[in-house]
Amino acid sequence: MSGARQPSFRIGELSARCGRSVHAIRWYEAQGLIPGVLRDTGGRRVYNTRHVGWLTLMERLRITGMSVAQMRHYTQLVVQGRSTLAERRRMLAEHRRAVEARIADYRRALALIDRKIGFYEEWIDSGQRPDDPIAPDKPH
Amino acid sequence: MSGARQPSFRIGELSARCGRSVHAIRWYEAQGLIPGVLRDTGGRRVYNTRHVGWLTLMERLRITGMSVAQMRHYTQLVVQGRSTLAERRRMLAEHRRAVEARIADYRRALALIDRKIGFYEEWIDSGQRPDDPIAPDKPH
DNA sequence: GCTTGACCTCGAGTGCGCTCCAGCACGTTC
DNA sequence: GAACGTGCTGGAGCGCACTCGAGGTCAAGC
Repeated sequence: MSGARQPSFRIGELSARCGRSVHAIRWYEAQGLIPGVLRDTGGRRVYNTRHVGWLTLMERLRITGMSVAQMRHYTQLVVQGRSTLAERRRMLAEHRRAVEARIADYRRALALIDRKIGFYEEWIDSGQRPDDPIAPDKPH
Repeated sequence: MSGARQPSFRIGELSARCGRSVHAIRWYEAQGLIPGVLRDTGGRRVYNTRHVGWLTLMERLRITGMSVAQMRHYTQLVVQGRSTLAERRRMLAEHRRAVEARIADYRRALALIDRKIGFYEEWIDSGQRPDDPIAPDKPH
């Protein structure tokens, strides 16, 4: 390890620091999403600040919709070392594209929702039902 | 109903027109997400173009993360008629805010992912492992 | 040396949103 | 009148990502 001694802590502290439950952290490890977790003499998991950063990355990938299977694959690449650098970059770039595409979908959906909101606004203001903004009310 | 006779069709056609499985459409109806579906003499569901529009709206709400329970609530408001116009507008506006917030989360996550991609790029180009962009590689 | 609290493993349970299947009915075509 | 395509109902099953609980271990403090 490099130079200065890293402060280490156990799972309760990691849980507090990154806002995930201890159950979730252990489950992530069991899924192969947290490599290199050492144990103390009592068999308890020991972490340091690098793990906080790693879990932060995992969380960002998760909330942007990467599946656990893909995250596992990415983690395996990391474990394999430098030979997988290009593949890791490719994976993240690909994921980035997928997220941008989803945002674009959201924007399209919002456009429709906005038209519907405008439709309600006009109806409320005028007291007269306006023309349908593509998606009609009450489909009978 | 209003003026001109609407062309009507059955569930297979609706499925083809809006790209959902017949199973999914029946399930949506059972969940209270498609009000006012009439039957022909043989007991088969009959739809018209208004249903296509309605399902389009439902799909947009779904893909932007509205839960089925919320969609059911919204549908009930629509069925109740004009007295719920303001509440419907409120629901959609609230949902809109939630979607915008999620997009903002995505953008924050993408910022981290971009730093990580840049990190890999630099590492690949220079052959030297650069400083960590917050989330470190290999947490051992 | 006993209590306390944090941690351990293993496995079952949960909520969501479908998806699929069995078994049956209808109605058009040959 | 038999076959075929399309539709019906009710209910079981599924994939995902956790979440929780039972039952036990360990070590620090009193």
